Amino acid sequence: MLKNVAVVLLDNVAPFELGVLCEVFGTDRGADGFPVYDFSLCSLDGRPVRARPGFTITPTHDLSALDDADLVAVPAFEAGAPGQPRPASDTRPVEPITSDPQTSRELIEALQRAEARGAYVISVCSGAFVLGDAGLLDGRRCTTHWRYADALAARFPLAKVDPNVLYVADDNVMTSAGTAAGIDLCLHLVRAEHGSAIANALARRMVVPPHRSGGQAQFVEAPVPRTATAETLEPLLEWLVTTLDEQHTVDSLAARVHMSPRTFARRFRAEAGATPHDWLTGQRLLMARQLLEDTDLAIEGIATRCGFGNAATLRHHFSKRVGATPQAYRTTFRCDQ
DNA sequence: ATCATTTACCGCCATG
DNA sequence: TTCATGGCGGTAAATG
Repeated sequence: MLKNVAVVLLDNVAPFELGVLCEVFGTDRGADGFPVYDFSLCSLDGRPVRARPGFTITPTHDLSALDDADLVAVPAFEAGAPGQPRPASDTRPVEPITSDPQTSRELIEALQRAEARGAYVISVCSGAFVLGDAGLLDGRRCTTHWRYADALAARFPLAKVDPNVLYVADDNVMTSAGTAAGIDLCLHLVRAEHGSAIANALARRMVVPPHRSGGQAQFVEAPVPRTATAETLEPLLEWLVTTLDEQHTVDSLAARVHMSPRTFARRFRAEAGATPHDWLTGQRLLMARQLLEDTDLAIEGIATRCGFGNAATLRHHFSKRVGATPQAYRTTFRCDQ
């Protein structure tokens, strides 16, 4: 059970990324039925650190708090002197800093202990470099902000860096892309720990989209109208989520929007960030999770309602993407009213 | 778990 | 020339 959350604070911490962690895990919404966490902000020695824009943050703990944590989160730390914005004319590659003396031996060992005992260890943006310094990315799939992806791969050759996803969950080690993708990762975690209902409610509270899957591209190219009759697939997507129980094929969808299947598939990927079938499966699984939590429908019935031909197909995709069987998921998250 | 069949995906390339 | 299009075929994945 996720209860104790510790955030690592180093100098030059990026406030937005830190803020995401504070918002999700450090805000007490217990009065509204949300989970409440023991939340600690941990600097190396317990003394204040300077945030990237130059202001000072007073931590609540030192590194020793990491040893009690179920979740250790590392926000981003950016290069440059605090309070010195990077001039637009500076086109040199961005260098995240996380190496000595910031990433101390004590921090590295604390992260390793956390990972070893099965605690979640997550990073936002360039926080991935700290995880890398601790050796936690070796042999693992991971990601970071697209600007740092090359640098991360170069610095940690054993890490399998995927530069084009929002976040990656590899066992208990999770990494996310730039800034806002940290929200998606946190919601993913909340969803895994507490279920869809709470994750969706939290997303609503934070006024962000309830679910962006980790595999979604960091870039979703905006459809720039080149002709006067510019089309967007948005209406199609809206219609699709209301007809998930029906059978949809690339051909039928292409016909619906008057495109060739090839062009449709290409446009879909560019706009939605996933292939048509992948996207559909993702939406169907979201619906399945909801039904598993909210109803007592048999798995077979849920499969039918969500557009999976049969229960076997639902189980197949559910296990693969959610990491649990539908039945186990229901047992964990079905509200006992 | 395994298999045969269908479907989806994507690189390639010709077309307008 | 550049660009979106869309047909083709090999391969991967989904389906039942």
